[in-house]
Amino acid sequence: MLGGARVEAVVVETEAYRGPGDPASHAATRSGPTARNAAMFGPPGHAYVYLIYGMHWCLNVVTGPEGEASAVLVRGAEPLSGRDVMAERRQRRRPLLAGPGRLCQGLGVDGGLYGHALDRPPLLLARGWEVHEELVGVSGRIGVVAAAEEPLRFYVRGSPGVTPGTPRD
DNA sequence: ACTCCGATTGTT
DNA sequence: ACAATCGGAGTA
Repeated sequence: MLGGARVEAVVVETEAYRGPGDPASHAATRSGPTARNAAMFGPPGHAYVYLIYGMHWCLNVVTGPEGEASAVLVRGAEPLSGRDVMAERRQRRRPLLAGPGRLCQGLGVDGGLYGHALDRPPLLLARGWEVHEELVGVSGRIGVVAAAEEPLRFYVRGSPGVTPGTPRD
């Protein structure tokens, strides 16, 4: 019942992960595809979901052509509808969708969506709207050790949907 | 078989 | 500042 509730949100923070050449990517390996990162090597538009720290799910969108293993981590969003459902899933904690783990919890995303095609229910990804360039913040990726300085994180400046602690600049 | 630790979050 | 919590990846 709660799992079938329809909720909507607008993505306001992402991080790019490139193929095997990116040392911070889960696809950066000497032995090729594994059971965990297999979805990254698949066709674009599908979900790559993984469990971090044994407790939080993270949602990625596979972006590159098949075999390239590039993906985008969805790090934050602003609720558009169904805030009550999100709040229930989040056990009344805030923020609701700011941060990759919180976003998955609020949207009900888990390992069951591994490899899911994002052009159909139960999880749909659609084009949003233009964001003026001056409102787009760029920074290094959060929580990664390798290539931490690479400007591969993008977010909407001042949005409540971005990871807490992000500078307003 | 065994060890280490992470694309995080919440509490002290 | 620190604990929670566990499967994947690397080593043997």
